[in-house]
Order: sequence, then structure tokens, then C-alpha cells
Amino acid sequence: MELKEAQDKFITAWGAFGTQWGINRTMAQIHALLLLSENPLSTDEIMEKLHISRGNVNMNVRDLITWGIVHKVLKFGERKEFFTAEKDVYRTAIQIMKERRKRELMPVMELLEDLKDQDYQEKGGDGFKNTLNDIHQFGQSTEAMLDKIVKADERWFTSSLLKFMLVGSKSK
Amino acid sequence: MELKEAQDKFITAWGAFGTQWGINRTMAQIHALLLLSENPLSTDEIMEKLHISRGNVNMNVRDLITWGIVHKVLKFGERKEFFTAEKDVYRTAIQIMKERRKRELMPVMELLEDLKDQDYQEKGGDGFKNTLNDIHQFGQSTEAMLDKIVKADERWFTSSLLKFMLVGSKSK
DNA sequence: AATTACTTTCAGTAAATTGTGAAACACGCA
DNA sequence: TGCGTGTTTCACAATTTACTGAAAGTAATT
Repeated sequence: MELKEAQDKFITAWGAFGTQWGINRTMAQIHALLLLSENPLSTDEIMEKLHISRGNVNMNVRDLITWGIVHKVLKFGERKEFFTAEKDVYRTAIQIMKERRKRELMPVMELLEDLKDQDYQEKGGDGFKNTLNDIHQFGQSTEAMLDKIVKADERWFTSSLLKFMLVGSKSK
Repeated sequence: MELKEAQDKFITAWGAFGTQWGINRTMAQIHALLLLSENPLSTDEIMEKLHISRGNVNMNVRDLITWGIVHKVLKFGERKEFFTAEKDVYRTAIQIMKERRKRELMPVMELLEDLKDQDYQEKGGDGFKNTLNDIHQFGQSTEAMLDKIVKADERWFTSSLLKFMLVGSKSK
């Protein structure tokens, strides 16, 4: 298999996987493309390589930027904007966790806190409250974990946490 | 706020959150409904409470069952099938992790292994290989972690891991 | 102030996903 | 075997989401 061919395969597949997650195909493909490119690409280059429209590139790139995993780069002497992906896989992963937490976990927690702190006198009210409590507690545990991971640097994440996960467990 | 009102709010919101994840609204709503119901519900009850068609209920319930977070229950003397959600939040979460791993992580790993083990002689081939390696390595770390979590029981998950995450970290 | 080089927006369209409801299917029972 | 009760399937419809391309916007350059 040729290099270019392999890269295309990777980009295509990355796009398909993206779909299964909540990410749209094009966004995932752009990310993959930038990840593989040694140097930053312009809008036109992305358009050409992925055969998509200018508007599409613009919107998805901006989205990737708000996710914090793609950066705008200005080349000296050029008026065009270029884009590049964060190359460190751990950083990228942590960045995604951070954003998902903010967008997906936090709103749920807010709802739970809202519903939880009320008195439901009726029959069944306790069961409901318990369910909310369980979920809330789980959410808090998750938040605590993410917080640790996010605040730590990726070196710690690999070495310390992973070592613990792989070796340090004493339970069944 | 009335109990029923609060429950409806929860179900609606859970559906909306589901959408942000890769899960479809109805599936998330059915899950929420079953989570809140003390006793198992029949297809007809679900149809009625969520105002959705029989086919829709059937398909989504079966999907939830393949995810392992909803179970079929047979009531003595009744011919109908009833459904109930796994009530333990940790079990549910672990179950979801397991499935996502299988459906989303494993195929990616396979692709990476396939592309990785080749020789790309051309210029740039090394960069590509390095990128693949990084992602692969990260994937393996993730797999290792999930594996530990999945194999452990939820008691361990809460006590041991969480304690470690909250207290045991010595790094910056 | 007009031109050039580029970016952003957005109405309309295309594509993908989800939902419906009626028909086919399954199965116990008289 | 035919009936009653319940489940599953699936073509089609409705809804949601993503993409296009042209027009409007921005700003440096002449």
C-alpha cells in the first residue's frame, strides 16, 4: 500500500468513526487530515483534498477550533489563514474530555440538582429521589475523576494513573 | 413541582441529553422512563406514556436490551412482555463503557494495527507512522483502563479507584 | 476609493436518521 | 385448525442534520 493511499484510508475511516461518536463525518475527516499534515493547511487545500465546499470547511474548522484541538496559524508574508491540529494525542484527548464535560455533563448535573432538592410528598417520591441521587453521585464521581485528569499533565496520566490501573489493583 | 411533572421533566431532558451523545432521543427517553418506574412496563404502557408508535418502542427497546441496560421481564400469568431498566447506575455505566468499547474503540484499533505494520518508504512516511503509533498507544492505554474497570465490580470502582483519584495523587 | 484576497454567513437543498402503522409473523389454546 | 393476543418487520413519511454555493463582509494594498 502506498503512503497516500494509507493516509486516505485513515482519513476516511476516521470520518466514519467520528459518525459513531457524536462528531460529524466531515469534521472528523478534517481533523484527521490536519493530524497527518506536517505543515498547516489553508482552507483551499482542505477543500481540494476532501472535495468539500468552502462553507463546509469554514464551519467545521471553526468548530474544531472551539474544541481546542485545531489552531489557526498565520504564515509570515501570507494573507491566508492556515490550520494545524494539536499533534499530541494525550493533549487532544484531554481537550476533548474537557469540552464534553462542559457541554454534556454539566447541564445534566444542573438539572439533577434542580430536581433533587425538592420534596416529593406523593407515593413513589422517595424512589424518584433515590434515583436522582444515585445519578447525581455518579456524575460527581465522574466529574472528580475528569477534574484530576484534566488538571494533571499527560505525563502523569500515562505514567502514574496507568501504572496504577495496570499493576496496582489489589481487588479481584 | 409535582412528582409527575418532575419525572416528565427528567425524561424529556434525558432525551435531549441523549441526542448530544450519539444516542437517539426516544431511546434515551424510554431508558429514563424505565429507570423511574418501580415496576416493569409493557410495550403499550411505554407507547402511551411517550406518545410513540409500537414499532418505535419495539425497535428501541430491543436496542436497549442489546446494550445490556434494559431487561425483558415475564410476569407470572401474563402473556405480555414487560421491560425494566438496570437500576444500578454504576452497572449501567460500566455496561455502556463495555459496549462502546466494543463498537467504537475496537474497530479503530484494528485499522491502526493494519496500517501501522507496513513500510512506507516515501518521504513523510515516518511522520505518518509516528502518528499512527501515538494513537495506537493511546488506544491501548484506554483499553487497558476500561478493561480494569469493566472487570472490577462497581464497589471497587467507587472505593478504590475514586479514592486514588481524589486523594492518592502525588503529582502537581 | 477602488481593487484584490480572503473569510464568513445563510437560504435553500441534499442526505441521513428516526418514526409510523399496517401487514406478516409467532405461539398458546380451545 | 382457527382464533386471540402479542411481537416483529419494513416500506414509506417525517424530521433532523449537514452541505453547497453564491452573496455579503472584512481588511490590506494600490
